[in-house]
Amino acid sequence: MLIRQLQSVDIRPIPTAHLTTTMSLLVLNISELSEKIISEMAANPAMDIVEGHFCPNCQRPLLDSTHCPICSRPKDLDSSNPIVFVSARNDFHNHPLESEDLENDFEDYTYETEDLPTYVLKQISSELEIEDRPIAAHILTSLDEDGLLRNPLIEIAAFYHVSPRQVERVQKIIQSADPLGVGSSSPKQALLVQLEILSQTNDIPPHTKEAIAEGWDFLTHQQYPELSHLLGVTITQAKEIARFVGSNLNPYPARANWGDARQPTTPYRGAFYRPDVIISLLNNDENGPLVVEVISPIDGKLQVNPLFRSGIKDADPDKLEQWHSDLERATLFVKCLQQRNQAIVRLMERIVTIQHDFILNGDSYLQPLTRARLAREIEVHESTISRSVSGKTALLPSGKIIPLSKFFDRSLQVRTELQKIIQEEGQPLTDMELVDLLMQRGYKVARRTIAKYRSMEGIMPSHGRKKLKPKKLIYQSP
DNA sequence: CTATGGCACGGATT
DNA sequence: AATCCGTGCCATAG
Repeated sequence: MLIRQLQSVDIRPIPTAHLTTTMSLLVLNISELSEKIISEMAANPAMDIVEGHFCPNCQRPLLDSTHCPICSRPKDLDSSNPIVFVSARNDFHNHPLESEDLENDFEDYTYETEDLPTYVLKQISSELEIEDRPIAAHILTSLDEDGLLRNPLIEIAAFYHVSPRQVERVQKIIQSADPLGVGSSSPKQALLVQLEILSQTNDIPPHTKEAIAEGWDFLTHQQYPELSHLLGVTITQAKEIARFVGSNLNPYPARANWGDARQPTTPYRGAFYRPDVIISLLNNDENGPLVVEVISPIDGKLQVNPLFRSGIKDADPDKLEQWHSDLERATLFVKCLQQRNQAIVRLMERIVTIQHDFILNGDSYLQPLTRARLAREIEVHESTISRSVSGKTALLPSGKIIPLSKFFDRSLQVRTELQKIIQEEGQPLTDMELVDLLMQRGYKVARRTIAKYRSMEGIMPSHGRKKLKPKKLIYQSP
């Protein structure tokens, strides 16, 4: 229902790429594919969805016939063989996996499983006047991947022929919704909103608001002397403010629960909040096999409508040509979809086997892996891998949603090692010293690179780290 | 003078 | 062919 609403006012045009080969479906992530299928269904009468059914045993929704891949698994569990299959589980928080513990966890990140706009809209819908709804929907669908609104309010106001004042009011309502500060026009504004709310229940360092509002540049550049001067407080106090902001506020609301603060340079591709694949542990058993579900955007199996196919011989001669092309198109589309799913399944089988430890134990266990190597191993073209990976996300057993590209991150190991060293450092270490320490641990990196990694991880330079608790700072220099 | 960040180059990856 | 990433050089902040 709400999704409908959003779609009806979404101003972002759906890219009208022509369906030529299977590749054009492979690049799409789950949200995009979902839209694609909907529009294809609407345009082509030969398309048909047969309802999936549920496994009588575990209630898992199934696409392909009778046998649930989990229930029908061999009794002797082999943890090195993941179970990979296409699943229709769109609303998987309603179908918690095997254990009850997991169910609780699911509560926490339910909102990650639907797209951000929908999640926010649900919260605020009761506060909205009817006439505000299109505006709210417009704002929410225009958010960038950080959860910020880059379009000027004026434009939106002009678009709907309302006063900027009114748009602003809607924005305020949105900002107070759960990823606090979502829909703000800038990181700065997001912080101010969060601060405002936080100050109602917590003590905050004095002058924090002024620091953000007026000393923004100083704050983001860690120019504490200047900041302290501006606010008329001591340098220590200025640092305290920075620390407070860094560890309690989040300039990019949408990144709240992401596995990684950085966003790969993927253009906005719809919702990042719905994973394309879900990786979980069977029965939550750490030694059990991994269950990998490649999510299908529809809860049924797409097919060519058999009635249409058989009815074609009785077709009105005028329309025969049209019917034929519909039929052909539908057949192609179904085939493409199958190939897409199959490609991702094969890819995931391999990835999950290689990165098993990473999935269970975290960043430092990531194996070096390139798309090229994977392409050789499963004997597909490199570009197939690229397309399958790009713009897609996976939900890990830990509850984090990561981009699939993280499985191919070349420097993640070093960066986590770096983090560890800095966490445990007594005195702040300079980049040069860090180079040596990493060298001892078998990582060869240049001094300059350390600096890059630090800023990626949001770690301050050595002088900025003095005696401050090494908490992850979120903002980066602009 | 030392540590760090910016710019840009070249090789690797996609 | 386009993009990403590590690195060297140099300016500048501390």
